[in-house]
Amino acid sequence: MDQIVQDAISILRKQGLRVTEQRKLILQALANSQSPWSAEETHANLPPGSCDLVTVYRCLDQFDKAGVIDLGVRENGTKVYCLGHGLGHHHHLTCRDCGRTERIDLCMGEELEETAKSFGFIEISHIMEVFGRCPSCVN
Amino acid sequence: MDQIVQDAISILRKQGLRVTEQRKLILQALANSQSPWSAEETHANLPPGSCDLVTVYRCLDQFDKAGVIDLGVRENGTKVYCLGHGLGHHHHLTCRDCGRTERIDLCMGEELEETAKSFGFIEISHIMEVFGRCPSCVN
DNA sequence: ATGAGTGCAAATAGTTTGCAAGCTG
DNA sequence: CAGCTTGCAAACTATTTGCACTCAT
Repeated sequence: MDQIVQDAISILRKQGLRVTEQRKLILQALANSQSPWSAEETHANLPPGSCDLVTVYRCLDQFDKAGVIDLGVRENGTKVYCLGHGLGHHHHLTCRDCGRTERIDLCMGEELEETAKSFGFIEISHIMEVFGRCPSCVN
Repeated sequence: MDQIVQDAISILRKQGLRVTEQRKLILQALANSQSPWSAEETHANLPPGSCDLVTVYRCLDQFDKAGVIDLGVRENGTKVYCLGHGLGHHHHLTCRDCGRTERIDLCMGEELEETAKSFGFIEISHIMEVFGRCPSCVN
């Protein structure tokens, strides 16, 4: 099991959430992924029959609330999640055609937080996704 | 009819798209809005019986592709659209609880474009949405 | 007049909810 | 052993598609 999965698990425990076989599998699947995955994609990458799709939805939602995974959205509105790759907060560049993704380290989180606070808002979060057509799909 | 709607209409014409009564109404509704609207919300703000919801979906999609409106996404994945308020590209800060929105002028579009191009990607677009809880909802 | 655009009905995709049974702490 | 968690079925929401008819150009 990856270190990052271990870390995620202890955070869950600290928050009083229970650690089940399914949750470990889901976290490990995300840890193996090269790109953010939707609930369906995560489910497809779990050992067959090991966990119901509904459970994946519920767990991803809780993991997000617990702060152990990051939430993103595709251009079509599908929610996607990723375990920080052990590299903290970041964003992705996704190919519209083939779905290939690249990490992007640009982020204006701090400026956003400041601006939002100047409006009196609290509990700030943000979603940023970049889309384009990758070299292999340009043909 | 607002100037910004007139402008949008001529862009549509230039692209060979047809200008129908429904399209004018949809554009005017968005021009009146203070915040980005989903297809359902846009439809709800049209004169009763003037346009089918399906048509709203189709038009918003085309307007986005034609570049006359901007696409955003809510935290739950719902797509929202806005007519630039005559002020060009910008983003929004949305209250999770009451839906209130504020304009945010921060944007790193150019840096994103550059980074994406360095990966060989073209036709870059991005979605950025900021969420929080507004002062009135903090109680 | 011709093909883009529309309305209506029906299909989809993604996600959420209810409830009884199972497992973790 | 209490109650968080899961699985299964069913409901839901947002969005898309098929098709015949209408209207802008």
